[in-house]
Amino acid sequence: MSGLDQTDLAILRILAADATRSAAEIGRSVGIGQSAAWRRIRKLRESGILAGRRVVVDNAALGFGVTVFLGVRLAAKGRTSLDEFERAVTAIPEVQTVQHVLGQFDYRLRIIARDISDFERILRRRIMTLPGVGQVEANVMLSEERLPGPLGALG
Amino acid sequence: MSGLDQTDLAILRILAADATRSAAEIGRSVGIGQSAAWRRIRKLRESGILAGRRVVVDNAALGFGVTVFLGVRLAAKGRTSLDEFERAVTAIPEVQTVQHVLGQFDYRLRIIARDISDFERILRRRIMTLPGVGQVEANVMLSEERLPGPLGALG
DNA sequence: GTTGAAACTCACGGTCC
DNA sequence: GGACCGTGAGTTTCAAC
Repeated sequence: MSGLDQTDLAILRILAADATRSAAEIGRSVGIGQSAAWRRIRKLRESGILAGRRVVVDNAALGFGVTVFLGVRLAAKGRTSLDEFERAVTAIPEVQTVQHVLGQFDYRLRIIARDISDFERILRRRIMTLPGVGQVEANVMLSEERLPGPLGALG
Repeated sequence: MSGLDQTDLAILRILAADATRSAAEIGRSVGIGQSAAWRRIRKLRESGILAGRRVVVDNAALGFGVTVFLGVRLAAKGRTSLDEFERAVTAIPEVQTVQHVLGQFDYRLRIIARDISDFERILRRRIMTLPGVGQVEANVMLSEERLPGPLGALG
């Protein structure tokens, strides 16, 4: 029970699609005034539902054209080995995301490389030398599509 | 060969962490004026490196506390079966990201659910009934950490 | 809950060094 | 490249309904 009405959901959908829209414009789209729209946006921010704004950086435009997803299974699991692995993996600059997961693997990593041979270097020198690394599985990304997600499932 | 200097990289790092910072504020942080900082930001936008602004929506605050990563292998692969699968999977509201990948799986999905039993419903009713689905592997996310990525690897 | 209007800040452009 | 200075637009707050 988040206490959100249809207007709040409509505002969230608009902002999720394009964060540059102004409060006045959003208000017009959902049928309320600029001030009312702004207050709702502030409330969404204060409630933690809107958890910040980020720019989208095009890694390919920066010369990093290869994205690889890596499933990592640790050889030995323990409290210390998880901490140790996380500390070491977050220090690798090519690692963009670290996800601690449950299932066949213990961690999922999103890795950015300039090209495939650059990725091989990262895998051999950086990843395979991490403390406690066991089985590793790689998937090279061809394309990615983001969808509205839960905002589409609500209302 | 992007023609970026240290100041551009510093601006990118600041914006990647928090897109609400103003040009004047950023300029102060990197040692240039408001107008110069703004001109650099516009250039980064025009060159495609800054590819948009997004709000971060906290799914847990919306009542969707479970995130699952799903590797999907298609039973039969062909141009039509890829198109057909993508069309069907993007229509599922709980699917937040669709990644076409190369490797053990053909697709990686990021799925948002209210809880584990909600995820089971999505898996049985929505995912397993998709056209051409073969092997499926799930990983439940415990925690996620985003890192600077390539911005940390440059300069 | 709403509107309307202040005051302030910012984005954006022009101009000159 | 850089700083400096306008202008119009957007944000944020406040008073009133």
